[in-house]
Amino acid sequence: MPKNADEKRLKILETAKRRFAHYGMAKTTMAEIAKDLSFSKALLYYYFPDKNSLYAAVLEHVMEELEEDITNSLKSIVSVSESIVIVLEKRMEFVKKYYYILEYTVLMRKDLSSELDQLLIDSFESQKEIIRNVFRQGVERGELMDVDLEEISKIFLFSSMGMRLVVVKDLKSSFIPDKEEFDAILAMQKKMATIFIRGLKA
Amino acid sequence: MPKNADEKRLKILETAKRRFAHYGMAKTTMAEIAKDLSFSKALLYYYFPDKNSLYAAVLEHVMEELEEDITNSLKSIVSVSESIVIVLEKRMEFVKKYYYILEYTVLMRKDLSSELDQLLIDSFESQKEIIRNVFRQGVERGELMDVDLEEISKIFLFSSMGMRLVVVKDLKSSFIPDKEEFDAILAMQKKMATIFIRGLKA
DNA sequence: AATTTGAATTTTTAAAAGTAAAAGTCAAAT
DNA sequence: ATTTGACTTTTACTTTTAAAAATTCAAATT
Repeated sequence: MPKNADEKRLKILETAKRRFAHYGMAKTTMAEIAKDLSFSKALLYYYFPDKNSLYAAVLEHVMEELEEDITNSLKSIVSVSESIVIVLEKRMEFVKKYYYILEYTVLMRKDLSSELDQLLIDSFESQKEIIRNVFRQGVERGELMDVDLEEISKIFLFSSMGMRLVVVKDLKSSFIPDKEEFDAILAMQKKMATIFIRGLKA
Repeated sequence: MPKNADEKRLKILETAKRRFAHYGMAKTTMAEIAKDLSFSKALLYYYFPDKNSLYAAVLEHVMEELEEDITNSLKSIVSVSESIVIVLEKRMEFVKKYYYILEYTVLMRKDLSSELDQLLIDSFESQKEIIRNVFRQGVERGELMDVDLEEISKIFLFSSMGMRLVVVKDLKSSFIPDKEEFDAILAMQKKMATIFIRGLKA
């Protein structure tokens, strides 16, 4: 019964996600995940080759969820400004919800397996792709001037992600930043986006 | 003879600067600095209370040099774009030259003494002040629209500094990034500045 | 009195060794 | 094909120890 097997795999994924999101990779043990599910530890290894792969699967899952969510929300939107605001807000919403999985992983990038590192790179590319599409539509609609879309979306992404890093860099405690900080960054990102987009107007 | 004493203090400062810029704070010992100067180690402590203060003095010295250099170069410039380009180029020039002292210190901020941390904050404020002046003149000249200067200069600074961090974050080796990387960042910063400033045009 | 130093002391850092916890494996059971 | 308990291997955390570096200071020099 492959269906049952797939279900079990998903259960493990979800339980692991909850643990990882709350405690981070380092502070979550395979034994704990197994206990949450009343599975044996060895069973986790039947479905996932190792802890790193499980974490990678969770990360991938979350990133897909984010991308889907954004893509969905953008369907009904037409202007570039509105679209970008959606992207920024959704991204921040996910960063808040899955802080340890998303942002903390980025910050810890230096000591990540190449598998995870590649996932982060893919995620970055996917975000850039979304931004590029928004800008492309803006250009096609005549709302924005004709620009190098690849370059512009990269610059925009670097700027907005970077703002976050300037603030978060004093990662003294590895604790989750508070709501005020998230909100302050989001406000800055939006303001920056407004000016940036105005600077691209046809 | 206070003049002689001040000279000696300066000599120490300069020698320490060379060592710190090349090897960083951790890999520079007081004994090495003393040996470079053919002074006794104890003499360093006659002029500076401890290693941290010496490092702080060096950092302050470099930051003053940068500010002075920028302020000087801006005297003859009139347009906002040109001014911002000067600021970005000068900043990058100094970052390259004093990598360990400037950027590496920022990256290591988490484990810095409060004295050094305060210096970094001051430096950030000073940079913001310079940017704000550029924008203010642009507004006064009617080149830019009327904006909240404090907010806008902060956002600009966060964006441009942030771009740097997005790239540098994979600080795997604590080695100095190569010229190509510095140049790529500078190019992005300039492009971003161009769009940003266009977005602020009256 | 202000400078300067050699030698002594204290503090940090780094390597080694041991230990406990967690990751990962596997033969046997369902 | 799944699942597990028991077992082995790795990794992460102390503790210990030695060396290196920071810092102090009494005495010497200018």
